[in-house]
Formats: sequence, C-alpha cells, structure tokens
Amino acid sequence: MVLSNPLVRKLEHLGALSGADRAVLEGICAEARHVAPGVDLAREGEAPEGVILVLDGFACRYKLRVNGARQIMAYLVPGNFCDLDVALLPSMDHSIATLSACQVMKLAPDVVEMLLERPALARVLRKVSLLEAANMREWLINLGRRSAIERLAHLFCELLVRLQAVGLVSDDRYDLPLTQADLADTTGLSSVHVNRSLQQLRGAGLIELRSRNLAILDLPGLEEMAEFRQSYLHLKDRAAA
Amino acid sequence: MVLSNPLVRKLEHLGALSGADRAVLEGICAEARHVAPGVDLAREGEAPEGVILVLDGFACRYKLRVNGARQIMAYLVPGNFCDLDVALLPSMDHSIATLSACQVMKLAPDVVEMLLERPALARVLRKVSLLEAANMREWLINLGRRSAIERLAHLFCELLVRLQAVGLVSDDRYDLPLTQADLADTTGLSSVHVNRSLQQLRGAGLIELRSRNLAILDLPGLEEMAEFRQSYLHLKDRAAA
DNA sequence: CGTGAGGTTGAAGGTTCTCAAGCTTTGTGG
DNA sequence: CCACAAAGCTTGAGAACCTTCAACCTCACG
Repeated sequence: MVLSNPLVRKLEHLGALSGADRAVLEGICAEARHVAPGVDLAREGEAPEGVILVLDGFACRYKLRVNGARQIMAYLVPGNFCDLDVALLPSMDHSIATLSACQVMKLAPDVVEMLLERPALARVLRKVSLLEAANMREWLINLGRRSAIERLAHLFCELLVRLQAVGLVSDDRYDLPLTQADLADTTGLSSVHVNRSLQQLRGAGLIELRSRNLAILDLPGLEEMAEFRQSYLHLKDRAAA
Repeated sequence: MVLSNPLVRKLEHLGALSGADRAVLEGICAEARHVAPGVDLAREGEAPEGVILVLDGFACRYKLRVNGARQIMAYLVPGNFCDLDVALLPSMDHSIATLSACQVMKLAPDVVEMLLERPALARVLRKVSLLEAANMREWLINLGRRSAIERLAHLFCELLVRLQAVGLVSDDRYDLPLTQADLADTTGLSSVHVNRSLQQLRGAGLIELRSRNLAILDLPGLEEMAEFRQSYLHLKDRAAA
C-alpha cells in the first residue's frame, strides 16, 4: 500500500491546493490496481482508454523498432500520469508498460474533466504537462550530446530529484527496480556498455547499485559528471508565479 | 510576406474552425517581426516573455552544454509556436533561436488566454501540444535507436509531412535553410559525419540537397530506410474525434 | 538443487569522432 | 562587376567510443 498519496505530494510542490482539492485527488485514487512487471498498460496503435496514473512502482513510455529495439522515452514514477488530453487523439503513438510491479489507476475522461474544472488543480496539472515536456527535452540532450557514463549519471541525478518530490528518497538512496537492459533502452546504449559504465561509476566512488537499490555516494561528484542542473525539473519553485 | 496564414493552415488540419475563429487567428498575426538568422528569441534562464509563433522560416529550441555542444530539441516551422502555458513557469529551461531568416510573433499571455476561451480553438490548440510531445518522443527514438543515416532520413521524412501541412512542399521538394552543423546538432552527430551520411543518401539516389533546397527523389525508399510511420504526427486525421 | 533471469567479462569489429587541411559557395565592399 | 573574406562543405587519417557475440557467473526462487 501507498502511505501518503504520491499524486498529492507531487502536485503540492507545484502550487497551493485547497483541502477540497486534496480531497478530490485522494478520492480518485481509491481503487488502484496492482499490475505485475512487464505488462502493457496501453499499446501503440490502439485508442487511448484514459489517463494512466502511477501510484507505486516504475512504468515507462516506450516504442519498438521493427527489429525489436526498444527506446524508453519517459519514466512514470509514483505521482506521474500520462497526458491529460490524451483522449483528443484517436490512437496511441507509443506504448506504456510497467517496468516493476506497480499500482496504477486509469482515470476516465470525465474524471479528468472534473479535475480540470477546479481552477487551482487545472493550473497545477497544466504545469505538470509543461514540466514533462521540459523533462523530455533534457532526455534529448542526454541522448544527443552526452557520453554513456554521463547519460547514466544524469539519469540517476534526475530520478533522485523526482523521487525526492514524492518522498521515496532517504539518505541519497532510492529503489531503482530496473534491469541493466531497461537502463540501456533508456539511454540508447547496449546493456553490455551500461554494465561497463556502471562499473566506472562505482569505481569512481560515485554510486552503489545492488539488488535494485541505488545509493548515491558522492552527489556533487555525480552532478558534476552529469552536468546536472535541476532547474529544468522546476520542482523547487513552490511559490512561483 | 506570407501568402496564406500558416497558423490557420496548420490548425485546420486538426479540427474544424469557424470563420470567426479563423478571423481571430488572422487578426493576431498582424504585425509579424522580421528576424535575422541565428538570433535568440528566448534565452534559457530568463523569464518567458510570451508565446513565440513562427510565420516564416525555421527556428529551433536548443540547449547548450558548458563545453559549447548544442542540442537542438525541436524545429519551429511556419505555423508552429512554443508552449501555450509557458507563462506558468518562472524561467525558460531552454533557448529558442532562429536558424534562418524568420517572421515571428510574440503573443502576450492575455492574447493566448483569449484564444483559449474559444472552445473550438482551445481544443485544437491542446491537440497541438499533444502532437508536439509525440514529435519529441519520435526524436528520442531517433537519437537513441537509429544510425546516423537513418536519423537524417527520418528527419527529412518528418519535415516533408510537417511542411506539407502548411503548403511549403511541391513535388517532394522543400526549402531546408539549415547548415550541416545545424543538422548535426539536431541528430546528435558531428558535422563531418552528417556530411558523409548525406553523401550516402545522395549516393543511394534517395535525396538531392543543394543550396538549401531538399528534393526527395525516392520517398518510399527514404521512408523505408528511416522506418518512417507518419502516424505519430497525426496530421491526417482531419475529422478525427 | 535445478532453472532462468540478469549481471559480468573478453575479444573483435564497426560506427562515429576529432583534427586538420583544402575546397566551394555566398555575401560584401570597393 | 570583381575581389576578397567568411562561412560552409568535403576529404583523409587515426583514434575513441560503443556494439556484438559468446561464454560464464551469480543469485533468487520454486
């Protein structure tokens, strides 16, 4: 079970919510569904069934090439959901799948509409979409202009901040329920090279990664290697305009 | 001057607009500003000044690494604009610059709000945001899982469809006012390797690229090489839900 | 205690990069 | 209209980074 609602935790970082808003959010998260790892929640080409909201675990957006190569294009961690306006499109251009065991909700279009009718919520939710786009842009520079080891370092820095926002980090350490193959499909590398790059990160004393748990041993060092500027995540400007 | 308004042309692909809607759009495009190539329209770290709308020419979103490496994360071609809700964020996480000579508008937040108060327009504009996200995802798979030559082939296929939507293509041929260095910063390659890959595309009889004009000689061949599926652009579902 | 998924290692090869030089085109001032 | 400069394009050579393949190891789990 989820202790405190990660959706609420996340949205509160982005704007003040009334008690009523919070209650509405808690309400829609009532009946989360447990899903095993490696299960598709939405499939490319099919009509979107609703907004997918992750309450626990790691899911991802991905696409496959015909040769079977997979590119993961985003992680959905607790508190994340896929595009609000997804119902505007006739078919999914990508798939969504769980990477670990997850608790997920599917929000029907009318539920989403109801959320967007509450001005404070609408504002925060729109902001979330913007942040997701910013996040994707950072992934683009990661794939286009960073070396293997920098890509991994950057990913770990990003996840630290994102998971911190929902209370899943303690002591610069968090659960990372991904295989090296998953990391490879995220960073555009082969899993062999991910393995070797991870060893470099370990060898440099920057991280420890064992049994699906990541410890960041030298955060400043890791951030410097990744050239990480957390501003793009905009998770700290609580009172911002 | 722009013959017919590319913004209107583009939006009409995505949903029916009333004459009044069209008139409003035409109205806001009145005083476009001419901008030379290579000029920043918005800079990373600064507060967003408004929604940038391109009426003619090529602009781009980009980020720089501290070593000077540039990654272009999106093209803004005629009819494209940057995020509608950009005013929700306190600062830009990336820069926007012209690549060629351009005609651009900066729409003040209240103008955007006025547009979003018109239901049909709001719906279409939300859809545009969704398509832009889909486009970015395709760029992610391009950088992560395609070879140099495939990246270029895919980019050229994409631009063909996007420019067709605003009437800038005739006979599988369009103006491409980009340098090889620009293409390199788009595809995450070096300009030397872009040069060699272009030669391969020419040698295979797929394209002709001279004096900033691209001719696609063998579209099926190019699409096959790029594994191009234009569905992600969603530019054909004119009557779609 | 066997099985399977995931992690690790080595070797060889391919793709892409960097550097550096020469060439071509474009634009500008005389 | 020419000459020149600057920007962009092309080419070669060598090196770095990353991939592939294949084998082996390890650990969790039934």
